[in-house]
Amino acid sequence: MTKTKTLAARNALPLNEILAGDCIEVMNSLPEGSVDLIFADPPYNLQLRGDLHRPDNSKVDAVDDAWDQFGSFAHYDQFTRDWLAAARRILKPNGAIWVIGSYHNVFRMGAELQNQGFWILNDVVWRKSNPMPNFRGKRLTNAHETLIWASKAEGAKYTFNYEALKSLNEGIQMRSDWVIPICNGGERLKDDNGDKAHPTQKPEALLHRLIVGTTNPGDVVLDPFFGTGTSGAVAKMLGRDFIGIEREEAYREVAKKRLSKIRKFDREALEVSTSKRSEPRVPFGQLVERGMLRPGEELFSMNGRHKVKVRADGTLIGDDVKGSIHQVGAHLEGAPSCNGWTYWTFKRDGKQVPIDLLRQQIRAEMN
Amino acid sequence: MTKTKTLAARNALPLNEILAGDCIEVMNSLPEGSVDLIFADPPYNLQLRGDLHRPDNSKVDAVDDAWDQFGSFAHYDQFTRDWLAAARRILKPNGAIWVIGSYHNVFRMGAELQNQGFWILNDVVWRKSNPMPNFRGKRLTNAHETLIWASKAEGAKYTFNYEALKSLNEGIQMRSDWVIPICNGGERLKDDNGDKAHPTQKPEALLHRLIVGTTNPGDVVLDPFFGTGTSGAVAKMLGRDFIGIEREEAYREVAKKRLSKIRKFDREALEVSTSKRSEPRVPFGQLVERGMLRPGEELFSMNGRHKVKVRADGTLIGDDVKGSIHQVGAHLEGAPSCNGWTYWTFKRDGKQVPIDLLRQQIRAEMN
DNA sequence: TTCGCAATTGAATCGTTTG
DNA sequence: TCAAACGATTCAATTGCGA
Repeated sequence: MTKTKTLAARNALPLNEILAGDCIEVMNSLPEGSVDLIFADPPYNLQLRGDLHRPDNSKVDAVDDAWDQFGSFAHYDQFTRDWLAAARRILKPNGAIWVIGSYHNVFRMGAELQNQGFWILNDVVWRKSNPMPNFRGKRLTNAHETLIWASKAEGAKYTFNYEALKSLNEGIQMRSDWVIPICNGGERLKDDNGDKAHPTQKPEALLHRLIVGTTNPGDVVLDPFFGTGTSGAVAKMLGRDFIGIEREEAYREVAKKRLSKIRKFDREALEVSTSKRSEPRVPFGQLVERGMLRPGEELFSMNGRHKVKVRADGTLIGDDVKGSIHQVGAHLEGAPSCNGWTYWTFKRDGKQVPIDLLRQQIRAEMN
Repeated sequence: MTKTKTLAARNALPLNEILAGDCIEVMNSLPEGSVDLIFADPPYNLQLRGDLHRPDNSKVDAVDDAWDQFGSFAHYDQFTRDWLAAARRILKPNGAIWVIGSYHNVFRMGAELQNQGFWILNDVVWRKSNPMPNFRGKRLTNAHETLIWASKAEGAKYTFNYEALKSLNEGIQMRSDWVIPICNGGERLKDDNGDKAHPTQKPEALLHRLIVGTTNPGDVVLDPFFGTGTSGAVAKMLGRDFIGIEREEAYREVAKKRLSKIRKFDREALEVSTSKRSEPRVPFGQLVERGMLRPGEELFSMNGRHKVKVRADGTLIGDDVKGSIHQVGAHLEGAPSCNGWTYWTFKRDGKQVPIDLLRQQIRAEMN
């Protein structure tokens, strides 16, 4: 594609607007090869069954909107094929796409990206620092979502601001797992009733990292499932142009109002999430999983008065007590609490070694 | 499936052996519905077309004139379909499967799992604490791999040792992102030249968590891509039976040697924390029958707001309601459900005592 | 005004046994 | 087979209220 053609296409683009309508139709009306980056957060097809209550009997506000309902995997696949094809057409040859999803839909999206010739560059895990727990204790806490970053084709050039991401990460190469809190507090948009304006608003910090890392100032970022416009808001702050497409009028209104308040380089709120760092918590169970202590191995209290055995799940078992290193220590000492890390020792080469030494080893590895 | 049939199937299984051959053929030779857990770490190099073939050794009819991306995916998909179908057949109705992969193949595996009727329970991110950096600085450091945990079908039961995993995580619900170092150091198996024996040996810590969390002692764990036998080694340590399938003789030899050195942990160490759900049910009426509570005695809600009387048949009666401890609690709180055991208290020596204490007494006597 | 505790909430495929 | 009854289960963060 020639430079002239690219510029012509860009001039025909409705920049920094929210377009109403079905994203496939709207994208098909835009000029081919005209967009630098597409960020897409499509419906996840959650397939929820009944209601879910928290242990305190309060009801979980589920994502049960009509836009997330699909009759079958076949229907969802057709939908995915169609919007991805439309997205690919309007992407510049050196453009790229980000999609986000959960295990309900992300495997189908990823496979279809590959089928259509997109070239996956990374999958990125958004690790939520404060996810919703699994209330019934039937599965693991769903603590992450997956993003896929892909170029338009194998061998295509793509924008990657390596140094910018490295500085965002305190001088260390940015990894494929990003720890970012979910969107709540003041950032979470509310409607007139004080309820959340959109059930799945994404945090600006996520978009910030992704736009800084994979676009340049002046680039065009298109979002076919605009919602409340997080991608547009962050693009605007960072001096990129945006195009939003959204079917629901209520969401468009919220996004419009939000965007009117955004100023370029107005991003104080974003700096917070990257700075804080504390000593990582190391569960005792990790020492067992990693083979530093064997299930069945004996631990001895620092004062030499007590002996217990380690179990495969990282609990201890003594003559009349079982539980965590802290619980068992407290029980044996008749104390209200006990720091198991400084209380227990194990034997190596005839010597008593505090288990805290093993925790320090793990922490050293983590840095 | 009847108990007898299950036992018969188990007896026909070659337990704790490494079977030579193509995993699809070997799996098809095993009895249907006989395995508790499958762990699969399949090859994902989409370019290695020669690695893939059908059970009957016929060549898949791919678009194979020139090297062609879609042809390669079609080929890989056929391979995935075949081995997953074979795996599904030998899985017990209440069995489960774990697969692991990277962005090259995991989306195709996940989609095919869903297509075959497996029901995804969680996707899990193995977050590597010491990944290989991206030397060229062209992408993000690939710092994780993805696992998928799925039951055989929607609604099927599956084994999940919630409390054990919670213990491993020092009392906090286990999340879907697991931070575990890559396999190196003494754990990494070397060949006679001192080179690594297998390119993608998985850490035992990963398998430890997964086997403790989703199987019980005595379960059968099958691995169709056994490699150097990490799954078998950890299964053996943890008192599970394993079945390994591996095509390459060199890997089988390494695994065999490795497994011969593994010893099972003490039985006591293999017992893990269990939830209340696994304890025997005690009807509330027993407390009355045994004279622990007298008919006519008053119970008070934990929050102190409600008072009811115990009747001789083990039901409660309040001002405008009667029924079981659970029904009355739920009604008085206007809640969808209520655990009466933790909701009601009685008075002894002027103190409020939870009725659950009496249940614990009865359960203690039962042991 | 500030501190502390209680209440609220978030993309969720979130039971099992008995009769 | 199906309905009814039993009864197990939450983490981090923010907001709001009362002292």
